[in-house]
Amino acid sequence: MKILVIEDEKLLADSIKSMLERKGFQVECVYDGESGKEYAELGIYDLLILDVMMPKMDGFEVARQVRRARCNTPILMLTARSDVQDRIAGLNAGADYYLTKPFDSGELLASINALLRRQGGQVNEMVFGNTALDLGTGMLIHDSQTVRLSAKEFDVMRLLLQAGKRNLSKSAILSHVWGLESNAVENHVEVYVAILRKRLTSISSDVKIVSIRGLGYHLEVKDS
Amino acid sequence: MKILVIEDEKLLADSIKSMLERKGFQVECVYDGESGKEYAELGIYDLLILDVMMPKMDGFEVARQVRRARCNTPILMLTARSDVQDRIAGLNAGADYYLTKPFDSGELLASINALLRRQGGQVNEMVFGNTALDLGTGMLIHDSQTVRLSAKEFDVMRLLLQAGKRNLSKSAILSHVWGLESNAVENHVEVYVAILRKRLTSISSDVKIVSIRGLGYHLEVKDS
DNA sequence: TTTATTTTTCAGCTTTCTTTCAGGTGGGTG
DNA sequence: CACCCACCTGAAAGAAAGCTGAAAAATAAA
Repeated sequence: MKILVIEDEKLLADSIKSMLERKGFQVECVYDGESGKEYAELGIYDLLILDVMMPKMDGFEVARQVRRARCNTPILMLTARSDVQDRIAGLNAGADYYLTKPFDSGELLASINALLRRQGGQVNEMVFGNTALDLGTGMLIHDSQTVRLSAKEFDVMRLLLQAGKRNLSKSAILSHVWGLESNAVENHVEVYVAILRKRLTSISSDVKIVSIRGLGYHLEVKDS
Repeated sequence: MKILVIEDEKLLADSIKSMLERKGFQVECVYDGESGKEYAELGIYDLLILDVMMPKMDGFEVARQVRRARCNTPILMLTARSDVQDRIAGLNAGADYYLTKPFDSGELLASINALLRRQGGQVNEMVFGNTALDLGTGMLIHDSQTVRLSAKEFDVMRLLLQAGKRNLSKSAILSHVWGLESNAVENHVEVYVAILRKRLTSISSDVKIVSIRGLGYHLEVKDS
């Protein structure tokens, strides 16, 4: 999740950056409107945080130009003035949210989440080791390497991730994935575990599915 | 454009209603949280305006329940208290925007426009990749190449554009385009997706409709 | 009414996923 | 050491899901 901060007060920009980075966002800062617009129009960001008062080009103008360039990235505007006209102007210029300085960092975070949620940005994923399972798309992810899982593969993987280091018996997997009254046999689980192991290797994940004879499966991180 | 106002102060509710109606919106009011939730979950509104302090069920709870019911209608929250914790709670409960009473009617309008704009509401064009859908004429546009879409084609395309990179299940498309109690089947969606793919190719668009078995469809930009 | 356009239906086809099966591997116990 | 049993795995058959072209039905336009 990439965020661009356009703010001429370096101190504030950097504190926003470090706050957001602690929350797991990737953040870049630029310190004037003109270069802000250039960066924003690349269209690679999921959110713009935009100060109103800036040298060269103010926030309203940046927003207008970014929108005119058909860039739909959500914009959160920051202003020192708490003037209503100001807020209206910002929203009409293309902003999606408005915060008045000084703002509470919790509120900034909540607004960001609200904006990203609406974008469909809210990623819902389960993580183990260096690997994640995206619950929206059914993709297994390690850095830039990804594989798409089929429905059954996904179900089994999700159960394993849910259990994590805790042991999961084959019959538990069977009843959760195939249902109680199916005629599925334990070999089904074995087959899917084998497939998932290949998938994990194919994205060079450090997660391995360990089996314990007679007990079941659990996840571990490979020590290398 | 239909808006639902959930607000127990009848006087305020009605003044909002008449103000918005003057601007061309269709507005309905309900005066307590519980029935507000019922109405909202119908999913037929383009925006909810939601008061926090209400009898029976407060605004936070309404928002939470509406979201839990998988209803994505944008929510604009109103509160008398200007407490930061309050705003954060609102946003986390699922609200998209927050206004403190008393608010300026111009600001209300600007926020509504900002929210609807993002929904694809009052803009006349939706864009993805190098391609746009003109909501006024129903034309699919790539530079100078255009095709006119039929009504159903248009509806499906608009939904896909709204979701963008997000996945959209066949049943979701079915219920939005054909309605819940139609006897339409999933093959209808498949047929229209096929038609739209041809349309996209015919104007040499770089947008492709990707299907994920068992999940649904989403848009991607062809990498070439 | 006639004609054109849009929407629905349907059947066959392709692709992908799931299940089945047979043979292989290897740890643990007697 | 030999045997059993649990587990692994590759390949192939079977079953779904999705695609598509064409025709029928419905709707709108002339």
